[in-house]
Amino acid sequence: MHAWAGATGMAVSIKDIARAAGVSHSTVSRALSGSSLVREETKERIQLLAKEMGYSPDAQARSLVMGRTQTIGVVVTTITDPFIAEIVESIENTAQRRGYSVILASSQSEPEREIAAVEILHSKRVDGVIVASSRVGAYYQAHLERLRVPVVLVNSRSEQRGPYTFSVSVDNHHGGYLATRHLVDAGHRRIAYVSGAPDHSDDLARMEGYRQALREAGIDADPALLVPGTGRIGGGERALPALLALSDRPTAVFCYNDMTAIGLLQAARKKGVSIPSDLAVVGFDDIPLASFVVPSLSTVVQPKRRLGQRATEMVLDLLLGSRQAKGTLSNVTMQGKLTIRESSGGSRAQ
Amino acid sequence: MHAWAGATGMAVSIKDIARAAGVSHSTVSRALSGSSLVREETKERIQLLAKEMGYSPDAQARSLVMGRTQTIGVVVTTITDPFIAEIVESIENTAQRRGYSVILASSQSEPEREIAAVEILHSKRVDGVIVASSRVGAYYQAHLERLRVPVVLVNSRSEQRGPYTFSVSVDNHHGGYLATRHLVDAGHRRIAYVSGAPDHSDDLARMEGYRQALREAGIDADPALLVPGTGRIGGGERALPALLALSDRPTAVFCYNDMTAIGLLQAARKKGVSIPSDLAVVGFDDIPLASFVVPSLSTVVQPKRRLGQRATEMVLDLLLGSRQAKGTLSNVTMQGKLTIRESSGGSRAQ
DNA sequence: TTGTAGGCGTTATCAC
DNA sequence: GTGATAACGCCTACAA
Repeated sequence: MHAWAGATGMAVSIKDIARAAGVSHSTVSRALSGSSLVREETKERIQLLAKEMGYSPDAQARSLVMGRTQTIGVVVTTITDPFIAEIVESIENTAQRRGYSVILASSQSEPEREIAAVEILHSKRVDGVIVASSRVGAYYQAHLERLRVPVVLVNSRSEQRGPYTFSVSVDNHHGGYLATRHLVDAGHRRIAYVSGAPDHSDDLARMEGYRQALREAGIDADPALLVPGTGRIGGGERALPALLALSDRPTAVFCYNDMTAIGLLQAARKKGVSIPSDLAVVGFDDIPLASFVVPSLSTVVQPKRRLGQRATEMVLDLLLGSRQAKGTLSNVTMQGKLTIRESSGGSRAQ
Repeated sequence: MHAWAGATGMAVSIKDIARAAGVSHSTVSRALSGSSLVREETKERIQLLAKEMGYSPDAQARSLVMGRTQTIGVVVTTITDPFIAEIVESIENTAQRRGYSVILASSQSEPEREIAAVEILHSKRVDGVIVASSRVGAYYQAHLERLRVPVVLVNSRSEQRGPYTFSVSVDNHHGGYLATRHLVDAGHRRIAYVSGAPDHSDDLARMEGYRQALREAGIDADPALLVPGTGRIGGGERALPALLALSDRPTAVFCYNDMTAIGLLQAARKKGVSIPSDLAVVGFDDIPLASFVVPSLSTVVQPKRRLGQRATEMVLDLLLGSRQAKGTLSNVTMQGKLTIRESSGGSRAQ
């Protein structure tokens, strides 16, 4: 059986050092924080002693008096989603760089766990919260606001934006436009859209971008070319037969996201539909899988790292009351860019 | 400009409730912790009041007196690795279930960041630490031990195991055996092994399993069939030509991990080498990519969720001084299992 | 059953 | 320059 020191247990404290150095604990505190109100000599002596004794300041105690924990909470549906993982990585990196730690909570999209997570983060007195969850319900949102700390949503849609909630997300409209425009430029006229989860604002925005690209090219939007998906692989798999069943088949398809596109690719392989010659495919997100799949997937790249970084900076700026962070910047949107790979390679207009 | 409450700032405290209820703060404390030393009536009154006032206990303050933070630190190289992501997800889940929070720190494998992370976790007074990093250097390890809290390594090799360090990992030897045995059973006699990073103990164990399977089948291990890799995709890409250059070509290959195997698959596609008919391929890990790649990859499945869960339970058991956790259980190893997909499909012995 | 007092490890405000 | 002393929010003897 080991004798763990215990979290706050037997660690050496400022008082221990004071005793060893023959000074008061306040002098030690000052010396360790580099205050100029301590004689240079004693300061050095104390600092050396602290190192020797293996002193590590107790962040709990410090937070208690300082009123800040130097910690931000990150709530995600699942860290298993490579898309979210990259955002979280980026959040953790920039937080770390600015001296903040990250408490991670995954909700699995279960409402009880969402609010439980918020409860915990509240108790831990995080200085701010970043939420990466596709949809943020009103109840969830209300709980977040009650924290009274800055909350930033990343690529999430809140059903009801409140005064304490900010967000950063990709420009879905622009992304949808880019993808479709690319297909138009390649000579396609019959371009389908496979949507994501129903009544999702991201989905609507991407579709709106798709529509605009068609409009600019003078192509009539045929409602028959809009087929429903789920945002997951199965949705793409089921979308293919739906497309093939159309009397006037499309020659290209833009999918709500990469998983949808990959599902479609798999179905195509089984049915013997050749990509891109029979059907050009473009996705959205640029998950790692996109470049490994065969044929590799053209897609709209989300600036995941920048999304995470920006969200973190936003929380910290809000925290420190920076001028920038006020009012107007409540919703930042970033541009994605198109990456052309094999699934839409080659031009139609030879 | 918003007026954030601040982490520990303006929150309602036990004293506020006491004042509102006309009792002392200790009574409130007792009532809220469900103590039986409070009259049922006042207890209920206080609990109601607390809810109304939006009270949330300050975990910092509580930790300070209790000596435990109900928090564990998780250090990873990168959360971007899907393998690690799944382990972390599992850690977070089981920790959450047992009332613990998770502080996440990613080190990017940079030594300074590794020790910086440990420093932070120490300051935050985490109750335990889980490390998921391929190799744990002696210096890093020394820092970990200094925490004097339970440390559990997941699928990591420590250069120098100390009294405060425990580990849970997959049975690499068994996995290597399973993979190779499968190829042997399919009729292969010339089976190559593409290794991972040099002098990595996991690698050696997997290769040892490979050797045993060959031995049992009465096949001489030809050193020419051992080709070096890197554990990453490039290593697999470079391994293929090396295999093809051999005078007596192998008909099957077992790769240190999936990324290596996938690199090999990609190279094969470019060279026109047909998988599995020209060369059967088996990987290790079962990363998500493995089932999406074409042809899909046969592999040894690591029980990622169980690894994470077990590691967490180990930390918590050690913390609570459970009998199980003592001495002998310092290194738990779990069995993986083989999943056969297309890359090794079909039998050679018809 | 309830209140009072002390302390957890810091920082901060006074005096000296 | 330095040392008492008082917070921060909570728990827990010890008293009443």
